[in-house]
Amino acid sequence: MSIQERRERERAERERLIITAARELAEAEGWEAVTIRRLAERVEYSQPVLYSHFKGKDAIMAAVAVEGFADLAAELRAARTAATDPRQALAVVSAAYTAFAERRSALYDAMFSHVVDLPFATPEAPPALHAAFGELSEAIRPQAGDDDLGLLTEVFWSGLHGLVTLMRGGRLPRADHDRRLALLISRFTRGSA
Amino acid sequence: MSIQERRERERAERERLIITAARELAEAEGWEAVTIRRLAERVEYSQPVLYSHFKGKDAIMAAVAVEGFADLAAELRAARTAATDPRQALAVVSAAYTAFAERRSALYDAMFSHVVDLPFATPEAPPALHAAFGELSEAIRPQAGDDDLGLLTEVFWSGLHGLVTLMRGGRLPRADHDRRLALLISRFTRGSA
DNA sequence: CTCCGATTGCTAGCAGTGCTAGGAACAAGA
DNA sequence: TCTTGTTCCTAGCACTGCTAGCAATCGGAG
Repeated sequence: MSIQERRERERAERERLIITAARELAEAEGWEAVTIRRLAERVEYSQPVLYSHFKGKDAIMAAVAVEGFADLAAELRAARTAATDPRQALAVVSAAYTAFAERRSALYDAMFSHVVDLPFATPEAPPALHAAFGELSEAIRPQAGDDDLGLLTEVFWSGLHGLVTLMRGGRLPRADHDRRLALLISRFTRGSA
Repeated sequence: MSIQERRERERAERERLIITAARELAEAEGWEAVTIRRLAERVEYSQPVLYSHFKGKDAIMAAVAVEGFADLAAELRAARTAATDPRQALAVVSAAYTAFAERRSALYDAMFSHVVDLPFATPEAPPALHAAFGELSEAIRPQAGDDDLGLLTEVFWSGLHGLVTLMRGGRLPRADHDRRLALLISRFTRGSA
């Protein structure tokens, strides 16, 4: 029993090593620089070993993404619980979201732009994803009024996502980001609170 | 003179042929299926010929994108001018935008997700891009109130872009799209008009 | 302590990618 | 007719994701 347990533990460790290496490499040089060969070299194993852990490169990105959801949820939660009134809570949570997307852009891409074979708007989605979504929901709940909260969260989330992706893609000038964010929030807080 | 003119004309024709082939192939099988080899085979020239027209694959995608902006601007304009009142105009323009992104998803990706070396929020941006942005601006102008129109357009555009990209990436359930769109519009029309 | 069998991880390779160097063939002007 | 310049192709480089098949290692049985 103990031997097999040790092997499984080592295997799990190595899996984490791969995921961490992928994330670090992606954050340093972007996802196009993350190749199986470079990852294998980095964790000091041959390429086929990586394929015994993950079905392919997409699966590695998905694993990195799942880690990212936990990070995002934590940062959103910290922002929300530090706020005093609901209006400010929405502002700081939104700021935390866009800051996360900017600061950890490769991670954000893995979560929201690249991988597709990850369940999202279903109960099978990773718990961390539900947690992050829940933080957004709580932040915007006071502004819901008669609107469906889940739907409103999705729409506001879309707004944040659109802002950061268009800005990061060079479609929107970076300078006006704060003004745009404030404008988005003002349109979602009118006539409530 | 005439010989050189003929050559330039033929060259321009061939360039259009390449762009069209790239767009058709992308719309049929997605951009990852568009390779220089397949394009070369399709236009019945060798690969280096394509490189004499475009610096690389990204440049081909950029050319396809520029074509796409013209199409999008035309569809938005048709929707806006067909509307009767401002409130409905914003609704039909928004619907036209998301329908375009859905129906011509590969083209939309080239325009808003992939290429970066294309100027956007500057005067050097392609005229068709300004035209499309202007249509959105006109549609939302009646809802601007005291807000800066350009900034508001960018924010509303971000909302639309977020909705379609998250939905197309499987992050939002397709079924509720119309309700989400209506909700977005309602948040941008309160207290005006 | 020895030997067998299964697991592990390697080398080598396939088919494909974007892109380019070099030369052949053709067309235009002297 | 010969030279010059352009056009375009063949062949190849360095790389990608991924896999087949073999060598070595290690755990358990006798």
